[in-house]
Amino acid sequence: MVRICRQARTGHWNIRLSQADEIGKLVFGFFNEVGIINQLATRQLESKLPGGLLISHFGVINHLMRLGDGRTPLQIATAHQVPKTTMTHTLAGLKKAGLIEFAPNPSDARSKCVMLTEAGRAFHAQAIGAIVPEFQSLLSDIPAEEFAAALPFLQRLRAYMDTARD
Amino acid sequence: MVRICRQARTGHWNIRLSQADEIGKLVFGFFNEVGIINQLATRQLESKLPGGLLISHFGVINHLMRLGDGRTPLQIATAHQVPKTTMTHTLAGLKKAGLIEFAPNPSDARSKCVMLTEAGRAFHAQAIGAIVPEFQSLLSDIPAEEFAAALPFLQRLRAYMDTARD
DNA sequence: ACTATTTGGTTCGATATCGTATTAAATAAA
DNA sequence: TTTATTTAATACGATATCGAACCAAATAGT
Repeated sequence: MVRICRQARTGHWNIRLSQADEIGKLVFGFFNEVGIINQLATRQLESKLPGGLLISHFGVINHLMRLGDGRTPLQIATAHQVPKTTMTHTLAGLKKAGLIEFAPNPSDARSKCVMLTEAGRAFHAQAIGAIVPEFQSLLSDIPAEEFAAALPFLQRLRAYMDTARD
Repeated sequence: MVRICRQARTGHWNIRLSQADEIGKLVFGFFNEVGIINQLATRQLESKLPGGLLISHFGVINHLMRLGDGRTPLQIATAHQVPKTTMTHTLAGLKKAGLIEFAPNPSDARSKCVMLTEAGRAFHAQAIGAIVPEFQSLLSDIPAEEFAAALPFLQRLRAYMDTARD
């Protein structure tokens, strides 16, 4: 697909413009699809979340359920690739909703540990319960194998982009 | 991967819970990667955009460049899967930045046609010029073929999710 | 023709996101 | 030890997103 060709007159090696254009369209189209799928999935999920909470909230709760609570705000922020100031705000919302509590961080007085409350765990169960039927309906039309096949590339791409940002 | 099994006692066909759980994790992981890739790509692109404009702005300009201007706000909003009220706001920003103009819609007095200005086209060229090097660096680590291989599934998934939302 | 409903767009208010600047604790340097 | 730098978190302000309510034009129903 990537064709390098040599300009006869100058002797320089270049990507032919039309080819580069094609590739640009390809990568661009890829990220475009990713963006729209994300948009659609976000809306779909958010419409099922109890109590008018948003993906940002669910994301944090889900993170704490999967990896265990007691993490610091900064850890959660970097895991979700959002600025820490955004996480401060999201956590404030979760606290107000009674889904998390803060505990002092024994190893650093500046920091905190984010703890799930019982209501937080219940919220997670409820949200998962609401989402599972959506997944089942999705999987009845698009087989799980295809998701499994697509996943490794996304993981690799994510890992690359993650390290490449400076 | 999807294993349907029959309960000997009742005779009912069911997805075994552990399997369903695995599948949930799979689909969930998929959308999670999509979300983070989108996040990273957005940040990356946004940091390169001239004039402090955002993806939402670039998205509209790019849309008009690709498909031709003269589209209505609502058409653009649905194409981008955002509420029309969001598009009103985005278009106001673009107008204030001098990148678009509004023309009356000859076939509907309530509506408008969104037209690109010269500055709008220049902005697009400049943005593309800033993005292309990013793509090239990306493609030097992840070959274009892999993007090409991943794209069809994403397109199919998007199309499905698009029609399935009600 | 006349009313009812739908549709394109904006306004408004509530909340989210994020960059900049700030505070306080931790760590490094002297 | 004292000072300088880094680091965790927050405060604040500017802008984005989005739902509800609204208006006016278009279309449907009668």
